[in-house]
Amino acid sequence: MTLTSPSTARSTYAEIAESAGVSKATVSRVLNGDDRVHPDRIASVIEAAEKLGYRPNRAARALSTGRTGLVAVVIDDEPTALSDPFWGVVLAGISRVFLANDLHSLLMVTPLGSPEGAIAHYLEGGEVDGAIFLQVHKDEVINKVHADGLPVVLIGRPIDENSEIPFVDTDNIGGGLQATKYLFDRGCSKVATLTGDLDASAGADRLSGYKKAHEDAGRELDLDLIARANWTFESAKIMTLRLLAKHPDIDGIFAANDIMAIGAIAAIQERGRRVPDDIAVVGFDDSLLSQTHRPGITTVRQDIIGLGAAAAETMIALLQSRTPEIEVLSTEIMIRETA
Amino acid sequence: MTLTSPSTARSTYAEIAESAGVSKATVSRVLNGDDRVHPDRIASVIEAAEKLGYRPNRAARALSTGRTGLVAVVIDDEPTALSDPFWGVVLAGISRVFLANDLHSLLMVTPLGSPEGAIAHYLEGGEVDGAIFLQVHKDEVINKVHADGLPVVLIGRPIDENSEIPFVDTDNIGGGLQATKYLFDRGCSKVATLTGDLDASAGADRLSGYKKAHEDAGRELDLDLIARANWTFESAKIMTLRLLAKHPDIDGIFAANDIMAIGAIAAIQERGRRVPDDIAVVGFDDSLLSQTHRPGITTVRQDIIGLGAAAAETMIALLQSRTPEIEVLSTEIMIRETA
DNA sequence: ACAAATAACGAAATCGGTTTCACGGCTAAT
DNA sequence: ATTAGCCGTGAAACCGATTTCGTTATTTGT
Repeated sequence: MTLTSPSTARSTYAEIAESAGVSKATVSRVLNGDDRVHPDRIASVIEAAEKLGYRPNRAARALSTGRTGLVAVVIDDEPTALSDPFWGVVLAGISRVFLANDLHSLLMVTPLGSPEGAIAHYLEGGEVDGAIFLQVHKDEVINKVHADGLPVVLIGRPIDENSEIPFVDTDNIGGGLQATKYLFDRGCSKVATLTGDLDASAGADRLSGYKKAHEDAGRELDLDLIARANWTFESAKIMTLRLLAKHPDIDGIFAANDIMAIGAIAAIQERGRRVPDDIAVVGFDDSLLSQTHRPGITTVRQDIIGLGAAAAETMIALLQSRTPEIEVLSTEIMIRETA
Repeated sequence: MTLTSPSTARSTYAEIAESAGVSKATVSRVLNGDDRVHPDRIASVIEAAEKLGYRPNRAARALSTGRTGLVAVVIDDEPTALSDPFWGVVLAGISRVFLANDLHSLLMVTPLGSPEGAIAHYLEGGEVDGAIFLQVHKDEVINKVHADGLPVVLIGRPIDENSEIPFVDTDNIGGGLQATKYLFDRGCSKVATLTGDLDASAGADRLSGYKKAHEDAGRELDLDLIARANWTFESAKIMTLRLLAKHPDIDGIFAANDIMAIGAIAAIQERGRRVPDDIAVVGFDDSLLSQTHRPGITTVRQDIIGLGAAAAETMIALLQSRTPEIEVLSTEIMIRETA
């Protein structure tokens, strides 16, 4: 199997050294910002480098330093995960920050189920300097990688409370609080919630926010108003129908994502009730759905680009041996028509 | 700035060579499948390599061969592009194929507007073996990279008809044909269409399919039924209201994507007409929206994972100096409730 | 004014593979 | 029985940047 390679001419340290009349060592010092070089030489080296249009050879540097400048971005390869527009935006956030820091993101879409397949490639392979994990349920893989000393950052709070792995996350508790409080402020007296998967921290946290809003407002929490759904339209619709049957006086619903909000609305309308007049509905995500749906869905917006950027920043901190701060990004409520 | 690196111990050719009692050169030959080595030695080298848990060092190989094993996947960094779930799935398709071929995708989300910024990084940098472009409008950048000899693959047919750059695409013409023909077969006598941006090949092609369906059916094409929208909910809704005002007898609409189908439905319902009883609507994309929307949207499904995979295969062909076949993937109609 | 410390810089080794080249041992051709 | 040719193999050069180590030149300290 013969492979072609691009034909672009590249210049090297050797050429710069010759052109500037110094040694390769000095070129390296100048180009890496080592200040123990005479100013005159610094100038001539930089001039020579620019004249020759020098571009560093990543492979050579990687071989020499042991660092590749690459960070793996790992997404669990399951059909549902990939079609979520969320990840694309996260990737953009990561990519922007990395590009500005001379790092690159190696995208790995891989089934995390099998510990061997995925891990072998980057950890034992040592092909990357670190790894950012998206869409996490399989802790084993991540813990193994982390234990092996590879810098790891998670997007989304890990379920395991005493995990030491740094992460970035949206303030889902704050978001749930915001949504529920908004419904209270709007005059709702009986607010139910449709939860997501409670094994995912996002699901659990949004519910915590809902609970906290009751606490803050001094309202009693009725566990019967907490309907466990699983992020999907169907589950939300079914649970809402059930809620309405048992509690006809519900006048507000906080759904833990926009799709479920739409499911809830479908159920409400099916029962001949009006949104928001009879029952107000708040979603979560500020997705395209929430914007295009009629009526427009009032929802909690999270800064997804910022989430990716924060993950990248955290990774950079790790690579520089700084202890990163755990970043939790705040949310914003987008008021549309359903509440 | 001090950087840490993973601590994992790695074995090298030198160690394998010593363990197997041969030279590094022979190790290289065996591990690269050069058959001019005595079978006995092949066996002992392989055994030694396995015993030592050998993993190749990508940087060293890249330095030596000039090939990095990395392919850039470039997405134009504009807010709308990123939130389209389409790209995430394409990326998955690419990633799967690459992973199986010992290649990696370097994700670059970057504004293609400025020719300098993005290009400098991979072409002049020579950091990648090739580039796959998504979401293309800026041909200049791509042409420059291509002209410089870097293998390039496009996802989506380039607007420039006589471009020589290999691409993969969904059969948008076929899809438009399929959708329109389905409406005809269903008994619609007056079918309008909402186009996307006609400067994008997907928009133009889906319209061509609509036209071709008329031709095939021997029906006269009424240009007045072609409403130029721009992929968005709002534009579709406005254009549909206009269509309905001028042509109250329209009984079918082919929207070039699902969001516009939803916009059309909103307009139709606002005018007190029913879907699909009065007017049938077909969308395009089989997006999550089309599945969760009520009524469920009949739509044209494209094989997005397959599109990514095809792009990856095409890139691999280029890297091996084979002339790739232009791949155009067929579509499938998903029948739901709106038609 | 002289030993000791410091600054500036180059030669050479190094990272881990790949590849060229030369050499000894055989086989085939003359 | 020579000569030419092919095999299998290892020594060494090479890819391009980094880094150690040592040398010379210049300060600093007393």
